Amino acid sequence: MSRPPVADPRRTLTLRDVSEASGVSEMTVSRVLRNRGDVSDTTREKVLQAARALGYVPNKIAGALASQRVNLVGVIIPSMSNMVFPEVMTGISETLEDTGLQPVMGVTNYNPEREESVLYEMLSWRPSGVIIAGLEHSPAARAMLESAGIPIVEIMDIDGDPVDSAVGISHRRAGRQMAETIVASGYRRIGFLGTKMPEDHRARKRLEGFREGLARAGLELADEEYYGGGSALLKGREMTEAILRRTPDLDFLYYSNDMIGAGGLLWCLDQGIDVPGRLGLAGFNGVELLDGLPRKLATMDACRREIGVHAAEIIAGKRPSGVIGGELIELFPTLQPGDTIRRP
Amino acid sequence: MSRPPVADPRRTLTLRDVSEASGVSEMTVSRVLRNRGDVSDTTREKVLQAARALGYVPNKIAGALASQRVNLVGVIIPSMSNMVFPEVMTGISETLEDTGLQPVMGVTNYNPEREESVLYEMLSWRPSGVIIAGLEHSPAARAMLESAGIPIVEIMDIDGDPVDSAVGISHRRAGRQMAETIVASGYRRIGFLGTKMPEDHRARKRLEGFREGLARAGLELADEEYYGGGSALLKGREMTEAILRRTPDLDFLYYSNDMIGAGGLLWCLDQGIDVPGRLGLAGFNGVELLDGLPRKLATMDACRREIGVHAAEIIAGKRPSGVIGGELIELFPTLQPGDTIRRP
DNA sequence: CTGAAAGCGCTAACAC
DNA sequence: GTGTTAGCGCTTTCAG
Repeated sequence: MSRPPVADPRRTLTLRDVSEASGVSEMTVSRVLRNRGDVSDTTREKVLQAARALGYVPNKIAGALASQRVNLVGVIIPSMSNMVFPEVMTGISETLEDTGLQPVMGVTNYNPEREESVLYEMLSWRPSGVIIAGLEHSPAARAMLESAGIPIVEIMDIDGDPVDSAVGISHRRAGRQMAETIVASGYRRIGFLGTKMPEDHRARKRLEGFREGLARAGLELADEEYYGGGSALLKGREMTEAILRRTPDLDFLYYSNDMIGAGGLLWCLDQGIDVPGRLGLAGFNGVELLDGLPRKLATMDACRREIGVHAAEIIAGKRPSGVIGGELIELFPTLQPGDTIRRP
Repeated sequence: MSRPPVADPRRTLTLRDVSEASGVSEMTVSRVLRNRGDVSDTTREKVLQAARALGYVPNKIAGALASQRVNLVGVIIPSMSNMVFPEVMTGISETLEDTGLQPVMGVTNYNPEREESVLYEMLSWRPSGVIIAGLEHSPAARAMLESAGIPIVEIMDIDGDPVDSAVGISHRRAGRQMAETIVASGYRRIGFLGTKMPEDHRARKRLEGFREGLARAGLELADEEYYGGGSALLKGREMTEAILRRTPDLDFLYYSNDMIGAGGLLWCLDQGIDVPGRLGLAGFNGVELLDGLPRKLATMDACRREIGVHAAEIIAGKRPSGVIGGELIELFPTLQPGDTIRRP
């Protein structure tokens, strides 16, 4: 099919248009636009000028099909709204910046079916790699990851069996460590406050580790409280009130995340409760928000940025180790006791 | 070039593989996989079974090139970490859900050069539409948007000259309205606290509107304070302390966003300052976080989710109006006086 | 209902 | 340094 004699104004420009406008072959135009191979300065200028004048934007679809190369990295995360993933994304973006690779984000809302479809959609664009949160996936999703033939990095968590590479912390260990610290500080009647999210495996593992840590000291959780959606800060208040009403003699509250922990802290201060003397508090994540609170909530930093950086390095093949694939990087969160755990 | 006699295990599967495995022509396989046209149930089953067994994932690159159709919508936003865009994204995702379109996000960090390159990169994948925050773009970016030949929706702001469609609020009006409310409540010595971000045009317009509103009452800002990066909550505290130290007789503080406003509120309460009697406070955005604070900060809801919904409707062609392109949708934020503005 | 042929816009590989 | 040729894996179109 030959082109119509008069250009269709709605058609997007092609290499051929630039070729015709500059009087240079399509192939050479392509070379100039990709900075590939040797092209004389005269030709290069002619081409660039024509491309700019026309406002040509290359068609990556055609380019990718021809070259079998796609400069995209799929990033699949459960949520955007909890302050943890934005920082991971920052680490990824920064690291990918000078590699020519580009992150493309998909959000699953902690829904395995959605994860499956987001992954399918992404793989159908044949990205150069996939970074995906968590080690738990549906069998179909896992099969896709295994047979994708590209680097896969599972992030956030290392307690499990990675498909390929993994970068994260041990949430089980983090929970245990927090329990040990709390027990060592003399607290004995300990309550847990968390989310009703069966699919948040990292929160689950932290709680498991926490229970384990208590058990080693011959303790167990004295009470538990869970919540669904809504403002985490507000929920933290409400849950704290509820659990203390039910079990007034609790002397420590362990929150599954900093936002509800912050809500709890604000509530306790409102009530004039002596923190950390009468009641100790701790959260998880190390979010920046805590810096502005009247008192510093004890927490553990989840190494979010660092996780993003390492994951991107693996995909971009710039790991100093030189290892290709199958890397497992464990990071070690630091416990920040803040002002809400009494010194032993 | 003919294929090698033995399949390369690293090669990803093609339609032809499914065709051979099922004994059905590539064309019919393609029809089945896209639910297009009439295919007998027997054939359909054979094909689906073969595709599942092989773990075939269609190659959208080839599909897009052949069909000249890409089910992607580019979404370009300045930041992920300020609680405003996640909600816009939620509105977009929900609305696009049943349209077959998929959002692809790019982040500019309020940097016009970065916006330009993110946009270029996106357009090179020939998306079905672009949703982009703000009405201010570099000349090159604007030229790209104008000649892209696809629906463009500029969001968040309507004070300016849209390329195509726009959905948002008038930040100038919002600022003016807040000023009027404050003045009507009897405050006279008013300070402003904001960000050092010359590229945050919406914050700038709010401030302009705010000044305008004050001017109408014969007032002007008594003092101003600006900050760079860091924890917004903490900065809110520090700035509040700084501005009140410098100008102790201020009776109202207007913050450019809720996070620094929340920090300011917490600081004032720590100090035992009478809010809103001695000092009134207000922020902007209507973030959910405020619900958990000891007192409710006055704010204005920026209609974030709604903006996302309408923008996506425009791209997906499901506007009830039936209008195609060039739509301008103004939303009207509601002022929530909370507990930090005294009743007149 | 199914199949064959002809590209989509670009780049790898090779000639000149 | 530059041009030519032959696809990349799919879908459109048209013929059966």
